[in-house]
This record gives sequence, C-alpha cells and structure tokens, in this order.
Amino acid sequence: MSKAALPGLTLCNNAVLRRATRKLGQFYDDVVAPSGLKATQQGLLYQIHIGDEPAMGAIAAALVMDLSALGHTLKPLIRDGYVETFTDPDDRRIKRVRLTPQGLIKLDEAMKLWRVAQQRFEDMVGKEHAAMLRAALDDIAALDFGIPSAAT
Amino acid sequence: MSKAALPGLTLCNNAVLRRATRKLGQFYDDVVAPSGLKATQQGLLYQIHIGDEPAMGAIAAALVMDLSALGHTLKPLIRDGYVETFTDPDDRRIKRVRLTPQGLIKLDEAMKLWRVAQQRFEDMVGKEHAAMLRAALDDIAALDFGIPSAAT
DNA sequence: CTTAATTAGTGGCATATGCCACTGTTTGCG
DNA sequence: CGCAAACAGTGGCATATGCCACTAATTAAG
Repeated sequence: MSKAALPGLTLCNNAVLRRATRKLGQFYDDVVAPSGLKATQQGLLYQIHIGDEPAMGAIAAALVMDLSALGHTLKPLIRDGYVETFTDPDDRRIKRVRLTPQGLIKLDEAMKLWRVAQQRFEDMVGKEHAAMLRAALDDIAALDFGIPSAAT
Repeated sequence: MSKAALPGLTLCNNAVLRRATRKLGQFYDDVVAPSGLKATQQGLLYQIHIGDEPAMGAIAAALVMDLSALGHTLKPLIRDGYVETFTDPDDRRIKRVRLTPQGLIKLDEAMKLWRVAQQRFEDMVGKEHAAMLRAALDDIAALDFGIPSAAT
C-alpha cells in the first residue's frame, strides 16, 4: 500500500517527467558525489569541455536552459576554480567559458564516476531501451511549441 | 548551426532527461501561467486533491520527492491560502494536508489550462507515444538502485 | 555619423529540490 | 514504567532554474 498509494498524476506528462528526473538525478548525484560535484555540474563542465570556448548563450541554447539560469549555475564552478570566463575580443558582448586546468582534472574524476552511474542505469533498463528513451527525450527538448510572440 | 552546434551530452541519460524536463516544464508553465500557478504547483495541488488529506510523507513518497523539499514547495501555496495543514489527531508526528476552498477553485482553474497543455503536447508527439513515454518514465521513478545502506 | 533596434549578459527575486542537524512523537523493550 | 530506537517534520544552507528589468556593445537605419 505504499507504491500505488496515491496514483493519479501518472497522467501528466510533465509531472511524470519531473518525477523521473528527481529519481534519476538523485542516483547520478549519489554516484558522482565523491568527486564533490553534482551531476548537473559534471554535465555542465562536460558541455563546456566539448565546446570550443563556447559563449554562454551557446551553452544555454545547447542545454535548453535560460541564459540567466546558466549564469547562476556557473557561479559556484567559477568560485571553486573549475571554470573561467573571458570576453570575446571580437564582440565584447559575448562572454566565453572554458575549464581551468583544475576543472579539467575534476571533470576527468567526475567522468569516471559518471560512467559507473551510466553503466549501472543502462544495465537496469537495457542499453537499447535507454537509447530509445534518450532519443524520445531529445525530441521533446527539440519540440517547437507555438511561437511565444515570434514572426512579428 | 544552431541546433546541433554543441552535441555530446546527448549520451547522458540524466542530462537528456533534465533537458527535456526544462523544455516541457517551460511549456506547461506557460500554458498554466494565467492561473497564477506554476505547473509544479498545479501538480502538487492535484496530488493533494486526489489524496484523502494525505500526510506529507505520503505525498513526498508519491512524488518521489524529498520530504523537506515538499515542505518548502508547500509554503507559497499555504501562504497564498490554497492549502492548509493540520496535525493528525491519532499521531501528532504526522501532518496532513488538504486544499482550502480557494485552493480547490484555483485547482479547477489550473486544470482547465493544464488540459490544454496536455492536449497540445499529445497532439504533437502522439497519444500513443506519450503514453509509452510516461510508462517508461514511471518505470524509472520506480527503479530500485542499490540499497543506500539498507539491510543492516 | 547619430540614433533606434537587437543581442548578450547581469542582478534581483521567487520557486524547485536536496541534504543535514535537530526537535517532538511513538513505539519497542526490558 | 522508563529509556533507546525509529519515525515525521522543520529550518538552515546550497544548488538548479526561470522571469524581468537593466546595462553594455553591435548592428541596422537614415
């Protein structure tokens, strides 16, 4: 009487998605924790790493994240010396981001742990299923819900 | 060169899940906004509504959410008079939650908007696909990753 | 070349979530 | 009964995310 105690919200796509995110987030967080990073931070460092000194806007777009939210999330990483920013000399509006040597080391450390989490998860749900699920989630992230106020 | 600008993290199940959650969350939030509620709040009110004056712990368990997190999330709803709590007379440790008349009215209002979002989303991804996705996400939320420190 | 419109970030404010330490209640034992 | 163990929440602190108003830098007009 604990599991199905309170059904119902299983119908809202958004609610179900959030719930799964909380659960999976806790798992990845737990596994990556020994590195001192949250799974979100590990992901952000990785995103920065694979980019070529990406501009904040580019990172935010890639993560489908609000620009200001990215700015906030970046702060603790800058504070801890894993990331640094610098103004693009060709366009001073743009601020680019890169890992510091320390950040790179920390990312390596976190990635080792991440692989464990990733592997464990895929062992549980199946590699195929995981890939299929990722594809579906990617599609959602790429959806184009009505234009907020575009095409003047 | 904007969409696939920064690939990569498309491999992390957790990152992809979070990204989709941000996107879908914004959509549901936008649609439900006219009610003055966030999609998360609408979902929480609904969860409380379908429960029989559920205890906080029961709600947290149903949402796979930390108990303290639930407490925090509940505050603005209590502040705005949509929800009220009371101690269970049979066990004073337990605090039960219920909607106020205002909360019920607000929920109705929000549900109307929610249906629009839900419908629009399902029209875009397909009712079948949405249901399948929800089932997959439910499974994730129900996964039992290793025992934290159980079975002494 | 000035000025208006657009672009890229910042800062403030608010909610969403978690973890941990701590308090009040119950329950289980001896 | 009296105390230790277990349970349910609270508060504080920190990150995750968003929206909005505002500033700085570019670009597009005229």
